[in-house]
Amino acid sequence: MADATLIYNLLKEIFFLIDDGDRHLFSQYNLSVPRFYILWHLGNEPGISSQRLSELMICDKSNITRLSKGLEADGLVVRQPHESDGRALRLYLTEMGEAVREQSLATHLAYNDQRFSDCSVEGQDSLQQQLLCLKDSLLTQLTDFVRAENG
Amino acid sequence: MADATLIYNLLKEIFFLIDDGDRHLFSQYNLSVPRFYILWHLGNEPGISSQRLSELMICDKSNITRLSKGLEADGLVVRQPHESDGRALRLYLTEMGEAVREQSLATHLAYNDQRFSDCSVEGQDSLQQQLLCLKDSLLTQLTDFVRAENG
DNA sequence: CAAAAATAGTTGCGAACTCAACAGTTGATA
DNA sequence: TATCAACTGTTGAGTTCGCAACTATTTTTG
Repeated sequence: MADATLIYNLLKEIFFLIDDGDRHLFSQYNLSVPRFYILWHLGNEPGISSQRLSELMICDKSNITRLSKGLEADGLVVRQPHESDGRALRLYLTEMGEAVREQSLATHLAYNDQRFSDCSVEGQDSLQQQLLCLKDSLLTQLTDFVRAENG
Repeated sequence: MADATLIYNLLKEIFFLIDDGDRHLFSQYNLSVPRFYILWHLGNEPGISSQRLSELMICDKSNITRLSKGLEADGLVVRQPHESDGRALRLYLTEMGEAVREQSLATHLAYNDQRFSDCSVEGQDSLQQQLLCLKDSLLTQLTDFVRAENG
């Protein structure tokens, strides 16, 4: 391994820079970054549960409760009880939610293309593959850790 | 460019996974992730100012005010007035702060080596280089943007 | 079927974070 | 030198977040 700490620091700094850019970008739609993320996932999987959404967003479920309530209060999301499971919710976008998602997503797509274009000349595919490997590895370690804790 | 959105999502997910691991790791030292980060930077640049620290941590300076005050209250950091500049502070680690930094840093180093080892076989150097390119690019875009806003 | 365990979501609490507005110090300029 | 601009740090307000404890529903199992 080249230098784990260097790669660690690069990944963190890159995230903070990306997040900073996202925050400013989404502010024109009156969206925070996590609120955008929820709209994005709800468009991909309409009727998704809070539980599943918290896994996709790698955050605590209580966070989803509050974010989705806020989005519902703003008329972008509806929270319906699950047909057969009395514990669960189903989250959907409203018409307004879909409209906001579509606009902000288009802007974000263009922004990403522009933002990542400088280093695109070569080896972009290898970057992608290595990041994918890294993510899977971290995910496996996480689930192993949880398994080890619970049994 | 391969797929900007895919790379974007991978970077975000990887960060959340890394951050989640860090949080659990540092909890054994009664440290949060940002508090560890401050100890780390203070060890690298003793006497650093709040302003500079906020740039390194890519966050608002008000955040540094509160974090460093908390660390001072816990006896890990001292905040001294700058000798010649009446506006600025100089931040230093206390002896206890240095001890905590040393221990947590050693644990974190080992953790990083283990955590990133799965994908290390090949192309680790290219990953490093591409991340470096990406970080520099994002940093340049940020400063260009700030410059564009202010003049 | 009844008791126990797992699951989905909520709430209270405290930490971390941004943004805007502010005070005090320093530096530039006219 | 006097004024104005830039810079450093602080505070108030509001959002996001994890964790722990809780309720209410399944699901398991004895």
